[in-house]
Amino acid sequence: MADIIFSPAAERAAASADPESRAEGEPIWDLIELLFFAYRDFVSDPDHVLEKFGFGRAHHRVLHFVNRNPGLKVADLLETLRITKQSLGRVLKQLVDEGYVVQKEGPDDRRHRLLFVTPKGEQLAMKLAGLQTARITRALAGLGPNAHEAARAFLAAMVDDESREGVLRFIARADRARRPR
Amino acid sequence: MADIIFSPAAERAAASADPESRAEGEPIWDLIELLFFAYRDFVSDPDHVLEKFGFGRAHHRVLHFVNRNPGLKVADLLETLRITKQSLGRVLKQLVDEGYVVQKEGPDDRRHRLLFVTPKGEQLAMKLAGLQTARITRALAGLGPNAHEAARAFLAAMVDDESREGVLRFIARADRARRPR
DNA sequence: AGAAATATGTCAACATGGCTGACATAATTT
DNA sequence: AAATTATGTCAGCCATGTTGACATATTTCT
Repeated sequence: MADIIFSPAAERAAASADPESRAEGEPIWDLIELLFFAYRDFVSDPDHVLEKFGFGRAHHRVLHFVNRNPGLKVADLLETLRITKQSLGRVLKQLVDEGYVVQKEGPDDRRHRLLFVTPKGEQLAMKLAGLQTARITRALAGLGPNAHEAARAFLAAMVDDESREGVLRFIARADRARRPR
Repeated sequence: MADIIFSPAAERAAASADPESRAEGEPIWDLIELLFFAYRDFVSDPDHVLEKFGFGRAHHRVLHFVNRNPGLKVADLLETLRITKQSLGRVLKQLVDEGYVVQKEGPDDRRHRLLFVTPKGEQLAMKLAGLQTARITRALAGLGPNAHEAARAFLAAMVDDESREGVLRFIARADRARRPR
């Protein structure tokens, strides 16, 4: 890094664009901060829509995972979201009362309450997913052909080792569950 | 993707790994969900440490950006975090009272309160950044040689168009600010 | 010089969404 | 019959976001 730099663009690039330039033990500032900024904007699109419905992020997460995995058990949802049943109960009750989610008795074990979105619930869930998809599509459009795979590989690798397997299984299982609608 | 698949791993991959298999208008479920799970785990490492100090995520964010950009003005920090001055005030006051951050009068404009981390503050900020860096390093280690650049490009593209320029400038500027220590 | 604008801080009140602890009910398993 | 499991609910606490109003010091504008 003893190069003499002339253009502002080159200076900017040199400051952070080359990961090899990072000193041993120096934090990876660019990805740490980009994760913060990217996530901040990623969740902001749904937030604006949810506000009009009187819902918050917590409702979005519940609606999303129920939509993606129809028949999900309450216990599984709790584990996925890593929140307590009291926290879930608060938002789930609202979603049920307002007709976005229904609960059915489990066919094998009648203690289970299987969760399903109503048509109204699916509509909202898909609208929110559409907003996030639009952002992702815009992002990928400006990148190379392998950008989707690269992003998926990076994000999957960022998940806890103990959770990764389950997360990937969840995604794959949900794809199968939703496909034949 | 008409291949006949035998192994469970390949089957799993086929369920969601090929973006070309996504129907037109179908949400990009994998990245939507991986962003959720990756971010959830990404912030959990610092959370555990912060708890011992009686701090939360809000303190972390403030400490992080002050550490990264010594002499930051309060107004700039507010814009970066996109929170109100009242929300910032609450956590900033604690960080100042407990000796992690100091405020100095601006040399040119004495209304400004320039923010700096103390040695104690820097130590904590670097510890937290180290945890996040360890996770990122582990993630990148299992991927190809361009994984860092690919991740950066994707995350930067996910940021709002209006914010992206500023975010990248912030990262580059902060790198310069911290380099000659 | 005086007025207006700016940067920051602070008080009070409220909303969201986490948490713990305690307890209730119904169904299943032992 | 007893123990365990799945779920729900009440009450209260905490962290962190919000709005609105107002105070102070400083700078800028006229």
